[in-house]
Amino acid sequence: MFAADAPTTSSSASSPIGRRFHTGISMRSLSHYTQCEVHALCNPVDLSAEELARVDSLVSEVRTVQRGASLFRANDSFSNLYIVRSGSFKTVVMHRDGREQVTGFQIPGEMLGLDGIVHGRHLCGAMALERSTVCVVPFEPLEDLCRAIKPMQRHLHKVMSQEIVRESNMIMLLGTMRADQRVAAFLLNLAGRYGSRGYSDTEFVMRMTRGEIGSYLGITLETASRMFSKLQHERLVHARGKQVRILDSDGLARL
Amino acid sequence: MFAADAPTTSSSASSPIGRRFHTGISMRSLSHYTQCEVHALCNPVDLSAEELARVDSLVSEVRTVQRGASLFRANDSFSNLYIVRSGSFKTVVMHRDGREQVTGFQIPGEMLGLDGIVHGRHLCGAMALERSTVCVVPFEPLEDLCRAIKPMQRHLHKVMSQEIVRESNMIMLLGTMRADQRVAAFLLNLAGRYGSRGYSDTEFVMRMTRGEIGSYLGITLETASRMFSKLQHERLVHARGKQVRILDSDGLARL
DNA sequence: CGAGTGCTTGAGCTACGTCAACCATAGTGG
DNA sequence: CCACTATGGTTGACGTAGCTCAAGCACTCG
Repeated sequence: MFAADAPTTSSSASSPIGRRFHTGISMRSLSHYTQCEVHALCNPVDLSAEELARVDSLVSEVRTVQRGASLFRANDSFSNLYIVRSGSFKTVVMHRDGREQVTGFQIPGEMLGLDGIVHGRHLCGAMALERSTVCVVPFEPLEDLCRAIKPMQRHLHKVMSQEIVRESNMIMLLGTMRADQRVAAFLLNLAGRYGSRGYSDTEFVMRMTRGEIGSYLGITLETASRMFSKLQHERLVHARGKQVRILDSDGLARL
Repeated sequence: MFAADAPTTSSSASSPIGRRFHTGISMRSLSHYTQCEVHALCNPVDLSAEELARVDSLVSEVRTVQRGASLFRANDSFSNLYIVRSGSFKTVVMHRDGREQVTGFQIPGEMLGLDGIVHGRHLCGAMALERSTVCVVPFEPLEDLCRAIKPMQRHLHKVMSQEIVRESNMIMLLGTMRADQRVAAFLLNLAGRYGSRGYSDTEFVMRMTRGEIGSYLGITLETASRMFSKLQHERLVHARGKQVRILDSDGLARL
């Protein structure tokens, strides 16, 4: 079950980004207080102190977004990228008939807004699933920086390419997988992303509703719910509401 | 019907890239012979003659790929981007169980290989649907150029963002649309891309098989075939095998 | 001309959607 | 503290869009 298996940024750092416990349960202890900016944009690249400072100074603002509030909406003019510092988001696109589809969920360390670069307008909207904070990265200055610092340029390209890969995986999932496989892939993907960010990769809280999960996975909320029940009966996961524990990740992958 | 509505590159140039007639039928006359390289990479940006020359010199090679042959395969190491000069390609990803899914079709002027940037390996394979030629653009030199020439950098970012948008549209299609809507969207998308490249946007030859179309759209080849028949009965298109004429594009969009 | 490949169409099956009832939890106001 | 409502989740019964399997046709190509 490889679909949607890629975190949105290529920050494969082993040290965590956030300072908040996510589930409150079975967290690795976080030994260092770390500036978010440093990790999200720069961790993957090796920079001099002076270069690091320039990257740091790029982050113009840390913004707080209340639960249910939009960070940006479809058709808003584009000028910033955002990096989730705490909390979580969903991105949604609207069909002309009013139906909307969730196109992604973002957790700390992941990037938002890349879709806006082409036309200078955001094509999806981003809404906070809980009270969240983001680092605001103005795009033009970021481009300037990328012309000056080669590893930074490479990093930005990787982040964008990663997003392309994430979406291909999603296309694969939507094009070929059964409902139970989709839910299993979704859980493994979330687990992997939490894991690589220092949270537990076997137990976490899903901030999104069944409806949002279903929309994301191209199934109805009822089917999503049934699949959670099915996976539970098969002893692959333990799920009560939004709290999930993965019991047999190999089993999930084998579906 | 907005899904998959975006050409892969942001070349919104009104002048055509290729010099070959595509369908042989109802083509606009192509008044200028134009170097492919000039258009595909640079048309959208305003460059000095000297800058243009540097971009031109980037294209190290024009490669010919026979029908059914691979331009690159999944897991090949990544070093070049490619721009289709003539002919057409499909990109495919392989599921671990051996099933493959088509993730895109590329026609002249469109770019291939962006997925390879993240991990330095291609994640999808690219196969020619007919005898085709591509411009080979080595990525590292391209990055160098993008650090030197700001509009070029912006252009590369747009091309990548465009690909992200294209895939989001695909996700929307796969997540929310019925089979007939998918086929309609596919046809309108192809038509638009041919149109913006100077070919006819109402009549063209689909180089891919029903099986490939089905795979791309997340349906079986039988369903794809049935939907072509259905759209034909409804007088929205005229399709005989791979030759298609769009009779009522509004009707297709309204489905 | 025969073989291979792709396309179409039919018949039956099934995974998933739809509709609906019911339960759990959390926030709100008296 | 307890209704009271709103929101989200679960489960069942039933309908259907699209899948599977299968047969036959239409090309292209050696």
